[in-house]
Amino acid sequence: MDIKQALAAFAALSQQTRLDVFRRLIKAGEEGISAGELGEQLDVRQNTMSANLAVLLNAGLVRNERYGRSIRYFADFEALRGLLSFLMEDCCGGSTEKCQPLIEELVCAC
Amino acid sequence: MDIKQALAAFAALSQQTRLDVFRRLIKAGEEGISAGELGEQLDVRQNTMSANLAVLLNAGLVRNERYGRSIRYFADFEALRGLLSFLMEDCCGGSTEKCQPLIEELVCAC
DNA sequence: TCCATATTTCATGATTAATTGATATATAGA
DNA sequence: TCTATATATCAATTAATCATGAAATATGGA
Repeated sequence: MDIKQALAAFAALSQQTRLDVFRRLIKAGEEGISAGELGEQLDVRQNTMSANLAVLLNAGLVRNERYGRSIRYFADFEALRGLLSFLMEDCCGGSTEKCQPLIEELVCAC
Repeated sequence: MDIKQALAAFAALSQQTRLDVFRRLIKAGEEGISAGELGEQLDVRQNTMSANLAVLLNAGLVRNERYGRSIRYFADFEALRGLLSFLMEDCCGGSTEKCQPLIEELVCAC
């Protein structure tokens, strides 16, 4: 994770629809949610949703997979872990002995 | 932490200077860093830095305290913890038994 | 092959954010 | 009280982002 990626990730999460989408995908876990379902659930038009999903994809926060005619989206927990590590790097003067292992475990240990 | 606050926080972190500032403040811990020092360290003009610090303040990610003529800024670890909890809420279908305690411990256990 | 469904891509207008120069406020010390 | 230092505020310009209508692409089934 470099600063460019981190900035893209934070920018992606700084918009209502995209933050809603990402939180739903985190909740959905392995199952994921299709683009269409996300649009319905959040009452967002099809092309607007598509554009927002593209931003999340581009930021590396989600991945997708085609199933027939629909495309399912999934939160990328690995990326989220990387983002947190980047943010907390050298936390409190570099005494990462405590923080870093916690970050590694987090997101998503469930 | 509600969605408005979360959006403000992510927006604040989606700009290079502000992300740099926040990471430095996390590293600095209790000691904090003054506005002027931050401007020098990151080679950012005084009023630009001031505006960016105002954005971080407004997002609740940092707090400040006046010491004589200078004003020191500090990362608000509590706010960061709240942001992560918000993001990971209902992680993986609501099985937060594992995640939530980790989030609580994290940021900054050092 | 033709049609319907699911999704993405493109161009555009509208809103919002970022930086800057100039100025104002606040504190410390002579 | 005067001056220097540290920081914030204001107004204006430039730049980036967002939602939208229209059109394109991809898949599945009749």
